Amino acid sequence: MKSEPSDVSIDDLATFPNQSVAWYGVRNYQARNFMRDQMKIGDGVLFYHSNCKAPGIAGIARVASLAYPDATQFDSNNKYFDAKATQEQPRWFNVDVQLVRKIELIPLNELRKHPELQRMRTLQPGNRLSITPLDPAEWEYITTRLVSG
DNA sequence: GCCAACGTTGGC
DNA sequence: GCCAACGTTGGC
Repeated sequence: MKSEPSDVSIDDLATFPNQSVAWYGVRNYQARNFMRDQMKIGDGVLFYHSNCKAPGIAGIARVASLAYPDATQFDSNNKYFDAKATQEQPRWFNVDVQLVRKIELIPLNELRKHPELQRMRTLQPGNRLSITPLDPAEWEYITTRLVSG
């Protein structure tokens, strides 16, 4: 799951109550569907820093809630406000994501060096989805072989 | 800041 | 349903 560190960084997450954050602001249907239809409490999450000087995996997290309506879609003062969403028929959903532990950053260019990870959705050329599913083998490889610190 | 790639919008 | 125009993403 990608987050811009200027918005919510791994260090920000560590300071939040329960070290947990509502993953608000997703406005892409595919990414929304992953949260709404596939995520279960306890699922592992790689917390990825995007659109920044040092893009890469910054920490391990977990899904801490099932998907529920994203509150920002109803708030006309919020940049994620969606006039077409109603309380009765919300358009956008988010899960809560809770920090497990910060890790030494695994840079994007490091991830690209591993043939085992070649098929990762988020590493595909042109991929812009902020949330992508991870193969269990990829999760295993990253968390056991690449994580240090 | 640039720009390629992608998603969404809306006229027709 | 097509597709051009536009907006966004995100690495570099």
